[in-house]
Amino acid sequence: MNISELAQHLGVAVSTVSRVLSGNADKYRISEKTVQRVQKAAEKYRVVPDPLGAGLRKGKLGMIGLLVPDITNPFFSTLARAIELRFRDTGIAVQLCDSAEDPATEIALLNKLLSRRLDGLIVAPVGEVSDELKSAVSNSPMPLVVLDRLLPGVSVPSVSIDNIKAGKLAANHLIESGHKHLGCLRGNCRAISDQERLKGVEEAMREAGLDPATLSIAGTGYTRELSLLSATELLTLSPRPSGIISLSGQGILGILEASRASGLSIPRDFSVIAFDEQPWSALMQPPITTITQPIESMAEKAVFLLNLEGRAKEVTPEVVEATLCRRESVAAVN
Amino acid sequence: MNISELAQHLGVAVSTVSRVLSGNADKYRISEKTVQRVQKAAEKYRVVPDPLGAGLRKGKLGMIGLLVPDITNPFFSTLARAIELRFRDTGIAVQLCDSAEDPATEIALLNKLLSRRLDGLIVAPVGEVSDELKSAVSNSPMPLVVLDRLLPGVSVPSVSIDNIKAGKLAANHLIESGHKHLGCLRGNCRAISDQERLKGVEEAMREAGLDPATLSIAGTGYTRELSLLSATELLTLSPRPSGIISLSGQGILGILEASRASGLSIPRDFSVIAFDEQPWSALMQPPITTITQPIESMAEKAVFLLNLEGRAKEVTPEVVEATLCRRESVAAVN
DNA sequence: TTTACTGGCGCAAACGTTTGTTCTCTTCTA
DNA sequence: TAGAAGAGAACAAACGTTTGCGCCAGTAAA
Repeated sequence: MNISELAQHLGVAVSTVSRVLSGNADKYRISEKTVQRVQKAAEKYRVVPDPLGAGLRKGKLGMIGLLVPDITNPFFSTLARAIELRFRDTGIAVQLCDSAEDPATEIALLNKLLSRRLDGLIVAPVGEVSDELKSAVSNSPMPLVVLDRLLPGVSVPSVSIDNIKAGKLAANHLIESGHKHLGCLRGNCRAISDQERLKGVEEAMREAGLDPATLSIAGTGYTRELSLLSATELLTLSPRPSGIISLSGQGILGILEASRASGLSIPRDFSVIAFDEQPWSALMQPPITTITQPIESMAEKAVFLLNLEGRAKEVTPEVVEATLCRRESVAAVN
Repeated sequence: MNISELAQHLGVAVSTVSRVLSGNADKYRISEKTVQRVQKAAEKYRVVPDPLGAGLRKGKLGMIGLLVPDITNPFFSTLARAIELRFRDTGIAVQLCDSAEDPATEIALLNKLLSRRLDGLIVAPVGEVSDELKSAVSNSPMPLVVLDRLLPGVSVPSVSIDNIKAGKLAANHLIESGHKHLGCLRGNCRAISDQERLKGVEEAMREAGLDPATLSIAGTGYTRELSLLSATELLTLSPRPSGIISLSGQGILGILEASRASGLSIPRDFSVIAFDEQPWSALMQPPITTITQPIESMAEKAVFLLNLEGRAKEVTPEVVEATLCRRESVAAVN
């Protein structure tokens, strides 16, 4: 039953029912008695205004879009949950899309989302910037905020950590522990975040008087197979880097697998730091030292920037703080 | 620009543009020339029929709902991705909701989803059945399929593993390895799946001549803290169970943490099997033996049952096969 | 008793499609 | 040459809301 049928049943106008059910009763001076009558009936027959009709009329659907590169990655699933939670009370639904770390899929999904009548869009890009992506993002007809892996050269509200700083944080921890020969396992080398983390590592080395040219770098791609391959590459180098940084959250799994396959032991044979805290980080043998991103606060800021109340748009990138979580996967060397 | 503006711009009727853009050109005998002209212009001005208007008219929105208990759980995030992927080509979007393992939230979200004009709904329930949940599910105005944790007594298409059989599978592996004193860490003890897995374990014990009364059981709830607590409880029993089964995917993390805290070593001090394969299962020290659910095939069957083409509804529960993945967390005892 | 005001509610347009029906041309046949 | 047939496209109703405006009755002020 829809509200016009309900109105007919009650012998009142559709508009009256609409006003009552959307909470605008007093704004339009509907008598308390009528309000009660309508509410009772609406409850009884379980009638709720159809979001489609309302959406069409209001030009909004009460729904935002969330595009992530990989919902399977704990970082993004935690983020997704945090974001959805924040919208729950406001009655706004979240439509999730997963671009599977593929730029082409990303563009296609983004365009589809942009053509839907959403209230806003939160995009965590794959990280590879194309002109098409840039123009799609910057010409968005709806509020849009970019999360995590930023799009350089696009003026749009965003929130992420300072990846250079985070890279330095990781490198410095290794350097302070006495490591001189560092290695990096990259995730997606076309992503700015990855590049910046790497840059941070190199800067830290320079500042510590180490030659960035001695940094061993491997890896491209997030799949299990690729990271295993690249990690093996890194571990079979001679001399083997004594301190390794996984620039992505999944990379560490490849490193662990490769380490095991090579019969190496952490942190005896090498130390390791991984980006992104995972549920199992502390439970590995040894517990893994991580660079932790403040997911809750990222979600909060993203939602704030999305700015559904219509306040002025912030285009200053919002930066949140990454922290080092020290565990036993990093050992001091002489 | 919407299609009526485009129509005006081209000097044709809206209906003509609509028919061209929705691929019904020949069905309504639109001349090839007009088709070309409309398509060209639509492409040029990037005009796509508004899903809201279309949805309102057609009574469908081209979107299904997916309700999961915890998107942070790898099992569900993998499932979500698999499902979304299968709908991608058909142009159907997936709206994700996370009930956070909370029955009340689940009801609220379910009702909200049911009142939206969706093409279908896939529900992976928290597992606690209430009359309200039952009636909401069975009175669904749209195609609906239940996934994973079933709702007994509700006649609705469903897909899951045979949890009793899976429980037996786990228990038998331990029993065959010589374990006589078993323990179970439950997830949500009100969920049928949990109860059935437990029943399977007990049956296996009985069949092997073991007294089910000797089975040690602990645990309720999926949070980190709760599973740590319950796992500790299990491990400090005396005598300590020599073979432990985590009935839920997250439980194993609690067991590992408790084991570490108690200075115990797996599988020297006790053996362990966990439900649900996780990305890190094979990378733990020792690699964890798991009961693996065929996620891809569950997604496939769920989508098939959702049956958007309007074929007859299957109400026979679809059962898929769980498998044992043997690793080193189970050792043979004398 | 008239005028002015206001509380309470209904009317109808608009949002952007889709689709059954109707209208207008051509062109072909008798 | 008249009529029919059919191709091509326009018309208009419907989908279910929201919302500006206007109507009516009752009350208070003059």
